[in-house]
Amino acid sequence: MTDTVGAILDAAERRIREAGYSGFSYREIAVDVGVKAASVHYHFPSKDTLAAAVAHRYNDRVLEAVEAGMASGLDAIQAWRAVFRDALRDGPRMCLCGALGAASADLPPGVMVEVHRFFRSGLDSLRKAGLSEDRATQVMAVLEGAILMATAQSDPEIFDRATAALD
Amino acid sequence: MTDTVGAILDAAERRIREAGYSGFSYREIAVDVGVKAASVHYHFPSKDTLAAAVAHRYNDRVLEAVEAGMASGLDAIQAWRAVFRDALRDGPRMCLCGALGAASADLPPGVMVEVHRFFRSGLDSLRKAGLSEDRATQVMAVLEGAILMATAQSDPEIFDRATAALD
DNA sequence: GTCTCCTTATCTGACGATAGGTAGATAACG
DNA sequence: CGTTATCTACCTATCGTCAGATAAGGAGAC
Repeated sequence: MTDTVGAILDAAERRIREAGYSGFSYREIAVDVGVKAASVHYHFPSKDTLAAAVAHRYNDRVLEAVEAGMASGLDAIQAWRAVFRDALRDGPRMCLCGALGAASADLPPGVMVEVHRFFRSGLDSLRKAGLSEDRATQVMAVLEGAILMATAQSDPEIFDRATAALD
Repeated sequence: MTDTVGAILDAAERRIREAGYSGFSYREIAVDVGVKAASVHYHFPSKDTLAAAVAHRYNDRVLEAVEAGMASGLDAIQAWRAVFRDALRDGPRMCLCGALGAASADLPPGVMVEVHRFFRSGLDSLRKAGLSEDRATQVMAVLEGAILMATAQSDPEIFDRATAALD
């Protein structure tokens, strides 16, 4: 993976988490990275392939971070909570798949696939840790809603209050 | 309020709940309503005034519905849950202010004000019913996350599972 | 060594489509 | 006559996308 490719993915991820799928453009990404828009198209031919690549990398990274948390002693709920909380460290930004899924009507199919994969594997991870399906769904909903409210109001403490009872 | 104005607000609300602020356009609204885009501009001069009007009406209507639910015997949590659940009756669509807040970086200030008002008055409503601040925030987060997940996966039962433990 | 050939990564410059928004005319109505 | 509501026609900006040029560098052939 070239430097440029990684920088494009980073910039796109940040923009999507702040403004959703239709809230970012090739030209913005190009400015962020310091190349021209055509160069972004060279690496990612279309907007949906770029967004799908961003979501794919995001899904893998989140799952890895959760497993790392559990390997270091946290239970599954604490590990998921920590990963979501860390995402708020560098500014008020949504969960990527939450930001995409909230505007699902204008998502291309290839992006939707990755969004579904995120939620499916998230619930699987919690169920594998012993939670019931209802409880796993509730935990994931609290986390998504908490990061949404914290983002919308630019106040990370809202996340802490919403998830305090998860411990 | 003219028929046209109401129809514009209805169409805009539906589109925003499906695709967010940057996922709807004057031309789409005009087609939905059956007028020309310039006529929509006559009633709502700019996109942010239209979106702010939609959000304002939404906020008032949701609060009214919650109070009606409480007047007919539901406790505050049950009333809020019922209002969110009803919003999923006619298709997989987000909470309007959830859809707007999830992409808050490209929201004009006037729209952001209404989003903030929604969450503030929602938490107030729950706190006035006796919930602690933490608990009120948690309940609202579950509801927002539940409707987000149900929308993203086009499955209203996800909402039911996520909120089953609220009863 | 160096001369060709292909690939990689970037650029310039444009395409058609669509965005939000405006000006000015028209028709209906009190 | 003035107000209200709608229209047609247009503006400028930006969108995603593409074609074609350019420069750098490695791979083989001589």
